Amino acid sequence: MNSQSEEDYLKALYHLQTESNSVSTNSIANYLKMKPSSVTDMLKKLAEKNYVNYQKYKGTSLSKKGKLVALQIIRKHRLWETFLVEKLDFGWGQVHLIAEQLEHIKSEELIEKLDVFLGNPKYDPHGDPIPNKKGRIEKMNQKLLVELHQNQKGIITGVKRGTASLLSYLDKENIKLGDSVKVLEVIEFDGTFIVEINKRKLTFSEKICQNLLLETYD
Amino acid sequence: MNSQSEEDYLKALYHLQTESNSVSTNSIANYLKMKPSSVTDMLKKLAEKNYVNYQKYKGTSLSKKGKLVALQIIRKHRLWETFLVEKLDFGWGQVHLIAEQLEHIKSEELIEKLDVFLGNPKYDPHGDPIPNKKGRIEKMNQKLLVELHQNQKGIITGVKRGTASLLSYLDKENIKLGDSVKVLEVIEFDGTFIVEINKRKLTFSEKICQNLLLETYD
DNA sequence: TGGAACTTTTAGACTAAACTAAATCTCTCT
DNA sequence: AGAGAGATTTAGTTTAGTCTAAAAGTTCCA
Repeated sequence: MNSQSEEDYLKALYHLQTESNSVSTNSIANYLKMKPSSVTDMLKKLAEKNYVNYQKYKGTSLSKKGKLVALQIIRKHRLWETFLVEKLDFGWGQVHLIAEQLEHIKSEELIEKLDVFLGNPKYDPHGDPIPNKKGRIEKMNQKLLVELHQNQKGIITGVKRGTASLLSYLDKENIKLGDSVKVLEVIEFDGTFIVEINKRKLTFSEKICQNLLLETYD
Repeated sequence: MNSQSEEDYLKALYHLQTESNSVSTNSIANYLKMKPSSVTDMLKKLAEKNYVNYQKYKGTSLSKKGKLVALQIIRKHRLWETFLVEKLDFGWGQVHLIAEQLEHIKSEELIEKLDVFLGNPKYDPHGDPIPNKKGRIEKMNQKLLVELHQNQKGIITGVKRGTASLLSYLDKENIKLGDSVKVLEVIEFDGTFIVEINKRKLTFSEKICQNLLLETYD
């Protein structure tokens, strides 16, 4: 079992590591708002447990094992965020801090049942993909609604960052993540889209279309 | 903000304290599976913060302030337990340990929204009352179904401890906490009850009646 | 009423995870 | 090449919460 702190470091590593190159001690310290010396200590400990490849002065990268743990925490984080937004009606600014706490709750079964309860969502409300139990992230094919053309279909996966009010608008219209959308018509003049969702015909302004994320199947 | 450990001690105090008499250091140690010396240390700290009345060698009791904090943790615990059983379909043995973790999540708003989401339940699935936001516990008038007589009514609040399978039976029959029950008839011969729930007529064996908790209004 | 048995507290030590300050390493630029 | 800047590590300290061992207090009964 890993401590909360260890989990935070692994998650930070995951978010900071682009492709296969390694991450500097300073950048981790900066990301986690800690002193570099504290980071060094923890990296040694994580290296000891084979979660990271750490070489003095040379940077750090996640091992396979560490990456899997990181992905499982991210899975929990995103499932809880989905729960908070979808079921408890939270806005966005708020969910991150709470999910940051919830992601450390220890129980395999809890997270599997939560997943089922939420309908096995593939994306969280920000449109970020939710890794599966084994840490696999499905290759996603996400587009903004504005990028679709007539007769294309997609599934609503989220909205762009910082557009909380769009989410509440959707909520008011009874539109949820996972709903199917078909583009019936695009009005060239003002960029308005006429779409069909749940057998209802709806009109979306250009601005909405620029912020609504869909998963498309080509 | 209180630490997880502080919260555990306050909760223990609440559970151990019968009426107004004080609790011994040893009994707390025993309850929390810790050494008495550790308990003494923490009690001093809690006394410093005015959560408890502590006198060397004389026992400890919760202050008004400490009791309120304890009740708020118990509120969280019971709401989460309700969530786990009602929404995530957990059995009983499992929920306590998970709720023990969830009860320490810090967010007023989370717990209020959870309360709303669950329909402001007054009892958790064990039939224990859920304190309100201000720490008030409604005086309860709980009885077992077997104690009711013809034409009496009640609201299902839970089942007795250790009868998880009854909960799943109720679930299968589509009966939920909060449903109204009216006793239509009691068969003297075998103690069977004929009741009405949700406009449906149902027959409950004596054993069921001995384990089903109701809130009655006389 | 005095001492054995039990309870409780004190004193001192340990661990995890943070910190500060100082030492060491690496990199780059002239 | 080497000197300075910046990154990183080391060494030593701190805090919360636990522990063990020993000292001190309380209770109760012969």
